[in-house]
Amino acid sequence: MKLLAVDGNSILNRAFYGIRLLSTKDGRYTNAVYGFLTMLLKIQEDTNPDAVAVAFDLRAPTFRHKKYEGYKAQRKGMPEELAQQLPVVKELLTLLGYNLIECEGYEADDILGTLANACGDSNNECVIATGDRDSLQLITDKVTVRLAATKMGRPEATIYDTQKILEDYGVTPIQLIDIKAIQGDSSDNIPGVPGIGEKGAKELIGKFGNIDYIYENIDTIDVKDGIRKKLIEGKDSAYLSRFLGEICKTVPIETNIQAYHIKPLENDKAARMMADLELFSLIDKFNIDRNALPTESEAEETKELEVSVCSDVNSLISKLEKAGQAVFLVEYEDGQIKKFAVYFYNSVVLVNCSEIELKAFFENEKILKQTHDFKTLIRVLDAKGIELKGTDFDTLLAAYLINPSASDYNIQRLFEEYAVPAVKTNNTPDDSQEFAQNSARLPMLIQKLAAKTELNEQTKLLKEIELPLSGVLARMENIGFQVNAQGIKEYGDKLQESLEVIEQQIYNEVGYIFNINSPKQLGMALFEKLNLPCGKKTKTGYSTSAEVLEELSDIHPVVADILNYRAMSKLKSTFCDGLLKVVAKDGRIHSNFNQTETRTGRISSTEPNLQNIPVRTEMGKELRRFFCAKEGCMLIDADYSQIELRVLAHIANDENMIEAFKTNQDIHATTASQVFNMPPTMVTPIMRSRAKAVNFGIVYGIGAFSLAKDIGVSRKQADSYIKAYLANYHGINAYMNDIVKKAKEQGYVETMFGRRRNLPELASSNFQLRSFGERVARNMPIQGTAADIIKIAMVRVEKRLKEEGFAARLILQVHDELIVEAPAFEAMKVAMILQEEMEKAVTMKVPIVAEASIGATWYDAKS
DNA sequence: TGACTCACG
DNA sequence: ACGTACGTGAGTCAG
Repeated sequence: MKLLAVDGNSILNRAFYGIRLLSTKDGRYTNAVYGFLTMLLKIQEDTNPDAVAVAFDLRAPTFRHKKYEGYKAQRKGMPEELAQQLPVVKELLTLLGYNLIECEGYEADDILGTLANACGDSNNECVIATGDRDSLQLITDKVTVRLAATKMGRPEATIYDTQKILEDYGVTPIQLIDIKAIQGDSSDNIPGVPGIGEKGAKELIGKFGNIDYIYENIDTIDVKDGIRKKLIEGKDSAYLSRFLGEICKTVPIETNIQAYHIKPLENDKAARMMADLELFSLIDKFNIDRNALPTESEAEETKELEVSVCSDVNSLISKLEKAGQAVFLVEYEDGQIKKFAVYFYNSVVLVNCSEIELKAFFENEKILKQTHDFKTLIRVLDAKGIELKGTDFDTLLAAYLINPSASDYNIQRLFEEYAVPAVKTNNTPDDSQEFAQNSARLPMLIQKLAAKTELNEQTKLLKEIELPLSGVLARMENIGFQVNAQGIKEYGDKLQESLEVIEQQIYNEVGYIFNINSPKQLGMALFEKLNLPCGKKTKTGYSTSAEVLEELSDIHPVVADILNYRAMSKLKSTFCDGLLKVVAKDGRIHSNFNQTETRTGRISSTEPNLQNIPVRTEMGKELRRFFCAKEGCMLIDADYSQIELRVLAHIANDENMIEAFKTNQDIHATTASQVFNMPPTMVTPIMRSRAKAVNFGIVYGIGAFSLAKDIGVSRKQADSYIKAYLANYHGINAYMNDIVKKAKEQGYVETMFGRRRNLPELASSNFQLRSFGERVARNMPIQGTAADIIKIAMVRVEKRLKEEGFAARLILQVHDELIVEAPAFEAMKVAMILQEEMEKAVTMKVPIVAEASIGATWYDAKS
């Protein structure tokens, strides 16, 4: 016999926070209900239990049983949106035939503990499903824990047994209680032994087994004296913590597993309740007969879908070619296509072929292809020398253009967001059911997204910029950027040496040893031990940011050392160590360029981020010497000059600024002469740099306070600069007012090319939030248009290089900068092409200027 | 996991 | 009177 024991509160919690708020038409929240039941079903499918018990907390008004006053008292109550779903879940579970267990004064994990214990005694198996690691202590040979988590909005579970605990924690499950007794747990208000944390606790229990042994032999055990002292002082606390942390196994409940067999479901009631909650997909998932439902909801009934399997590519291709179109979905594993399904005439064809067999399909440009996420597919195909042709629609990119603020564009979420009804599949292989269903739902998602894209007038943006760009990015990722790993290693070692010296010096100057990387400990050292004046405070304590420290560098010599330490430690850990970790076997770094991440339309770079490699300090810039062209090649680096200000001049149609760019003036100097009202020849470097800060501020949506802080003048001064600026650039002044007004009217802002960002913040009654919305309204069209422009340039550069037969390849984009790797003999021509395509990417009221230079390393190629 | 800090445009 | 500039990603600490 196998019992599934579910921690109802914990799973409900996971479901609630893992799934975005859903509600019925009349506003009742259902996301936790939906999530809970789908998770439960999944768990049942995976574990196939004979009986199921679902436990819930039931806290008595007064603690009769549990432990000491104040225990868990600080734990926050659940939010209203979740609380109202709790009774609904309980009711539905009952209708579905599940056994609920609640016991006054006990929490769900105590009930689980009791059940698990009972299973062990009666030689039955028990699977615990929970999201709470506390239950791991219950694991035995008979008891496993299925720990639920939500990743990317989709449920994911880890199975823990004795072996897994040993691997993860290095102890037996029962010893977890003793680890916690020492470590404590702030969320449960368990104190532990003060001063000993996770690492120390694990080590102690791993070495000595339990706290009883430790305290019986406290004088003789082999530990550092500091630890021994902490242990002695924390003895009472440790034992109290162990008592608090140990799950109770004697809750007065039925312990005969037979009692928890699932009862027959109350079909009609369950059907009506789920229909009332508008959770129609659950009706089918739980095999509930819909006959009880009123006829109008029959429209919601899901249609059954034909699924077939095919391994004859040629016949498939000829069918698709006749159709002129293919809607398909791909799943990958280790950089290979694992599953491939095409939707065809109201049926799904699971195609059983390798990439190479499918080559003829992918390279057939007469078949217009529609899918979710071309970039990943292009990467896989490109690696095998296959060129994807006929790309027509990408739901990932379309969904991003419609709303770039979403946190993810997972296809399941899109189905929900765009109300694509679920489908049922017949005789589908088990492991492909969801995949087949997704493929079947894709056409309707495409249709809805295409209609919305058209309505938003974003079709050109999608098909002429984003879609071609996804190919460019895929190839950039595959090509990568060659690095001199040995060089980075040696540079890192040098940093390490200096770091150790300076570290000692800091300890000497402060007078004791502490962790310089800990802002908290550093704050103590500077502001309490050395009594330096603390400038700013953060929520959690003193601020130790560079900004604050720079103020103090004259007062105490240690401050300069700390700033130095910080700079070097950043270089060492983020850049040297970080980059070395991701150098591929081919000696190159293959960053990931995310096309659907930013709210302004920029691309982002991760694993590693190649868009924030140091350049502002000489020491940091050295790193760029290790980014190099491969043997026989050169790097060509081209960047736009003042692209955002040029875009601003154009969008705002500001005569003054347009004139300045047309006559190729130094824009910051010109601004200075206007703001300070004096001839250009009288502008000093300080005035120019202040004007430069004003120009930046304008682009960001400006505030006098921040400007003052940035350039170190009084707020009044800063305010007068802004006033003078706007008085001179009246086009910009008008734009800044108009765009906010327009944004409030239409609820969004957009770029020159129709990229849009919704701004619900503008309707907020919260001043802070609304002000933020206003700044974003001013900034996004500028930053976003600049992003559009370089994207256009990227597509054109790649196309041109290919058409003209160059071996040169784009390898990196850094917002206003493109880097190409090319055989040395191509370098001059490529530099010309880069500059030309970047400058010609768009025609505006001001010239767009780009400058290219050539070098063997990134350092050298940067003009 | 969130807060802090800091690298870039 | 509010709180104090736009957009990112990564490493580290600590609860």
